[in-house]
Amino acid sequence: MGLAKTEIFTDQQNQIAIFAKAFGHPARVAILQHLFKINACICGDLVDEIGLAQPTISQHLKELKHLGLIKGSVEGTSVCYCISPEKWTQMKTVMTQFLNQDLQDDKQCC
Amino acid sequence: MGLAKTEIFTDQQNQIAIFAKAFGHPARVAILQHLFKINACICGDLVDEIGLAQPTISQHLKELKHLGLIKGSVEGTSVCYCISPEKWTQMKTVMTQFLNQDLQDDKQCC
DNA sequence: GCCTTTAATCGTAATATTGCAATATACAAA
DNA sequence: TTTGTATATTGCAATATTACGATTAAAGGC
Repeated sequence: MGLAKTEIFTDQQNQIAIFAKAFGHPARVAILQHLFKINACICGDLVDEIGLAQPTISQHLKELKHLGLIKGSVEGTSVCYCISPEKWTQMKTVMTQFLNQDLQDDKQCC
Repeated sequence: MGLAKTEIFTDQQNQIAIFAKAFGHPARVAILQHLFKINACICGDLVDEIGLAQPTISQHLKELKHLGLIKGSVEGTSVCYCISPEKWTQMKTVMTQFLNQDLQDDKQCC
């Protein structure tokens, strides 16, 4: 099939999966890390920084932008990308809640 | 292509991507949440709990087990799965470090 | 106007993922 | 030994993802 049956899961479960998928490729991880590091926005030096072709980077940026984790603003001929702090915080809340699940450690069986 | 160029990224970036990919499907999120909730291990009631066919659940379990996030032990005809606390903690460390990146908020440009 | 630069989009190839029916395997109970 | 129960594996179809060359679009500089 290749098609996730999202309708049988809760909104929360789908949300986690959607955010996680965004980090499920090292190029997108690298892009986000670079945006954090540079702080001030950058444009196409991501192509130089990461070793992928321009259309490929552009496609990854599109996904992150579509999710809302980054914002882009046109500056002359180039485009300036940066983290969206609000969305990042929202995502962090969702993911952290999932990651911080704890098990009562006396009931393990394996 | 469909093939991630992992060799051009750092180990840390690839690690984040690999863990994130595990959470990139709601079925795997649901499996992990259920394993946390039940605490004591379960076997095939995951198939009843989640609405997917037995081979599909088995496949998702295999991926999580391969990653090391869950462990399975045979008990008669059934198999008992549970979270691996050590691996979960290790994963949490890697992911939290990534999620907790912060930007000096005075230098935003978009 | 024309040329250059920068980024997005299109088209396409290669590979990965998801899902399940059918089958196999492993164990226990009768 | 046969039968049933639980899980894994195989094989395959549908769809998604990754990557990039070629092209297009938009803005500036001349």
